[in-house]
Amino acid sequence: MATIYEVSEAAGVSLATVSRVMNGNAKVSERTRKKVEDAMASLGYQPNAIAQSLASNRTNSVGLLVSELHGSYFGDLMSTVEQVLKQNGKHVIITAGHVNVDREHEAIEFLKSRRCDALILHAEAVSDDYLRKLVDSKLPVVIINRKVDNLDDNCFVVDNEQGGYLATHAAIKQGHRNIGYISGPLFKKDASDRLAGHKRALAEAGIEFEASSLFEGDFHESSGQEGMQYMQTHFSKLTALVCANDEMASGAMTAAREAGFDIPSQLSIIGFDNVLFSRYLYPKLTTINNPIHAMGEMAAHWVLQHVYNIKSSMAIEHLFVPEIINRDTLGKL
Amino acid sequence: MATIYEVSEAAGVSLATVSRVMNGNAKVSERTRKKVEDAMASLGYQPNAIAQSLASNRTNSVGLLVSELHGSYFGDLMSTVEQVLKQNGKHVIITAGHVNVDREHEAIEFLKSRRCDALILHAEAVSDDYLRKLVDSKLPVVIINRKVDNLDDNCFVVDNEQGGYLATHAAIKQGHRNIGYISGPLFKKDASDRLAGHKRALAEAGIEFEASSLFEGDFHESSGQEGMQYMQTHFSKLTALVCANDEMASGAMTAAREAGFDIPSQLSIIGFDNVLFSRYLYPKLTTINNPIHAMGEMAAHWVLQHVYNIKSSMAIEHLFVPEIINRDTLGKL
DNA sequence: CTGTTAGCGCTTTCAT
DNA sequence: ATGAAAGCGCTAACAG
Repeated sequence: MATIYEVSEAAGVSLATVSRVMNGNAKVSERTRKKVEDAMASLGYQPNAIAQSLASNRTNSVGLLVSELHGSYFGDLMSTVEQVLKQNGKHVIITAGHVNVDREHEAIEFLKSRRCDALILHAEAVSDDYLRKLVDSKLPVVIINRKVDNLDDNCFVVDNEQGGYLATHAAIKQGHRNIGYISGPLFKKDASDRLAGHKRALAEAGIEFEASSLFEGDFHESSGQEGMQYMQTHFSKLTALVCANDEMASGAMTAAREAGFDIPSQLSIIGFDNVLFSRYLYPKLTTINNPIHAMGEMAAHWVLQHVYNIKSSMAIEHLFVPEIINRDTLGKL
Repeated sequence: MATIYEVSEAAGVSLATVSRVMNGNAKVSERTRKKVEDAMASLGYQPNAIAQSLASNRTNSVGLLVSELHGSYFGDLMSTVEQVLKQNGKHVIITAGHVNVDREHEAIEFLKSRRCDALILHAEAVSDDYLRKLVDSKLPVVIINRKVDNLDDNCFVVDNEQGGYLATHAAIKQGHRNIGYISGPLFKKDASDRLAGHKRALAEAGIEFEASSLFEGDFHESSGQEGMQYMQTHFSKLTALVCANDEMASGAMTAAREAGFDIPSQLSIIGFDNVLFSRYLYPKLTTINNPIHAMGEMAAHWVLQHVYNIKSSMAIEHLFVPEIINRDTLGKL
């Protein structure tokens, strides 16, 4: 691997000059630039990013923490962030936290040790205090899908309460009054917010919330199936089932079908997130759009503006509003 | 950010000693080790991975190139690779090539510039020659899902021809003889191999391959729909349709349903890959297992063994055999 | 416009 | 077992 030194020798200039043409900032005469470029080409020179980072204290890479490396939701997030950052010559270092305090902690330490210029975090397990300390440390941090007090400028969230409201409201508008609800793990803020929205829609329509109408799932497909089974024995009067995410909705659909329900004529189902596969389901799932794509884009632009001084026309918004995606699983009662 | 120098001062030892306790290789007396560790703890010292890499010429990170950052297939691959590598203290730098020569090229250059200790590539666009040169450059490289001549030791592939054979063979065993086929882009090796397997199964059963039974898709959902529409006008006698991946199978199912076919009583459909969502489809998709998980695991172990000298009990295999996953979309004729 | 010269934070001989 | 010192490849003042 050729070094900058060999290039400078081959071109008959100093190290500094080679560095200058690489970085294109300072003025270099056309002739010397040409000489250097030729030398680089003939040596197959490729800058050592590690050395550049150490010397410049800049890595041109931003760390991205997601909960999992698979799944539509995170796939969408990773994809979006990488795309806008790469367009601007920045690179993304992705790591997974697996919704586990220690592993999230470790992942963040890893990203810090790689001296990322900024961090984009979808952190579910670490504490608010930890995040506040992180931000205080002067490392630019943006937090996705989680609102942390006193960190409003760094947080990008979807209005989960409103999303939960929209889902149940849509069912009510179709005449449903006995509505089951499969929530996510309620210690998670997004899960409890969505449930709160569900309750608000119920209250607004004068429908009493019955404890037996709620099944607490874990956001995975299987708990959607379990939830549906639960409903049949504990809340069998339901005519509509709203699920706190699409995976659980899919599981519920399977279980419902196995139990002989036709969807939506005998049972309506509504999901949340609008992940890619929700439109492949049969019937196509009616769901709430979770603008993860928009949030990822926004997070990336925030970093571009705040860290790299790359201005874009995009105005920074922190709260994203969900909307209902009407497809085929919600029917009139 | 504290440096090793500050730690050495606080502990009253030399830089070298601090380095030794960090790396735990050379002998350090219990007392000095303790002093150093205390100093580290009280300073909140965190090694600078960039500097370590520059000095040691080792980054402890392996580069992973995938085609896309979203989708079940790549999600599975990224997840698996990251998991086994992280278990061994190595980190993964993920980047996307988008099935485009220039972008794959650029992505690989990026990984090289970050001085990854090894590369795991799911490269679809770059040439065989390019890959051979890469391997010749002494950078440890493993290639997933692509067989390159003279690089057998570095390639991990599934037997696509056999997979294609299995799918069609299964349909034939159920009595089907008019079998449509939606292929992937035929310039891709995996797509043409799968088609070859299809033809072999046909030939073995004495069924002539009709050109009109083939629709060349692009592996995306929409081309599955288009393929199904094509079949209705050009190969309407089909009773079974085999698709070269699950996304296209899903699209075909949607189109078939819209055209009024019941699956599988009126039309059987078989997919390929067995991605996660294939079991969420209704009816659940009969498909061919693509052992991407096993391949990712194997690739990671190869790196562990060859690059980091971490031996594992896992024997290195290069060819993976697919198998049929019987679910609900293939019916008897 | 170009060259000289310190480092960046750490590893790694080579001594002791 | 520990320390001194020479880099790793590059950037960034500072001169000129």
